[in-house]
Amino acid sequence: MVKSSRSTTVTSVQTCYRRGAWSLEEDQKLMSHIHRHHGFWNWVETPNASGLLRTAKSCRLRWMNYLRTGINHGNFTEEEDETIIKLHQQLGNRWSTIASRLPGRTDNHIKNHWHTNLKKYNCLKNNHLQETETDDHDHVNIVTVDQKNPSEDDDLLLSNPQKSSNIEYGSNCNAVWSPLMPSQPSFDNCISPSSSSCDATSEIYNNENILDKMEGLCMVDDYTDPAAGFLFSNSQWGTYTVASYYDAGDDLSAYLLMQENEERV
DNA sequence: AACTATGACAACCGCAGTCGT
DNA sequence: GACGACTGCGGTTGTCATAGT
Repeated sequence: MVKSSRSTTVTSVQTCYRRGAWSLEEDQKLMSHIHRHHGFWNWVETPNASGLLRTAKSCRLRWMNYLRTGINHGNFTEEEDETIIKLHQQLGNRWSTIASRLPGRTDNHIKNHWHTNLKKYNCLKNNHLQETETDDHDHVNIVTVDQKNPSEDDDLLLSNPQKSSNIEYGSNCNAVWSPLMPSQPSFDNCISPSSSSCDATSEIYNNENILDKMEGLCMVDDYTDPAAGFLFSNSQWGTYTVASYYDAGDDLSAYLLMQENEERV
């Protein structure tokens, strides 16, 4: 009953209200109204009292997310990103609670930022952490080869390497960053087909110098969605060189040559 | 230059919780 | 306790800007 009553109230007069983006004039009306009342306001009365053709909810939302003093409209800093990720792991999608820990940021800003920037990064990071914690690499198929002491199997594969051209077009190795990676990966100097560009992808796979390009402190997962992208940054991660592939249907193993003085991934 | 895809963000909607009657 | 009004929250959609083709 509450719901129907409420929705009736809204819809019965909905056609009178303006929708969409707020104009500068509307912003000024709302701000001057709230300032006139020294910050004390009643959202139901606000539209009429301020001469706005907006719903009370719309006025409140505009004020809380945009016009309110102290709102930080700047880019999120790395520290803020880390805080959001950490709090999200603890609290889940409780955006208002997360926002209360980040002065100047609203729940809506954080929510948008999460969905557009942090979600994908966090998923990949979690996948890796899960694998690290369980030490279950069954599906990872990563093989590192100690050049000084290769096993018999290593010798066999390395003596019969499958070149990159054997990787079917559009397939991809999913690079998962190592624990040694900085908290926020730098995407500078990365080879990345994440734009879903066919050309970018094929450029990597068809490049004869692929072995030179595919360097990085990384793990190579099953090949997955090309959109996952390669995330190699030679300047920060580079320690491994892909020596060969073993491509068996859905299974893609990569042999990595371990350079001297480097720990295994 | 025109068109399309994608990302970023503002705004909307429905629901749940709270409070007063 | 039931009801209605209102507020706040989280999910979703719409819109605009920019990059890519």
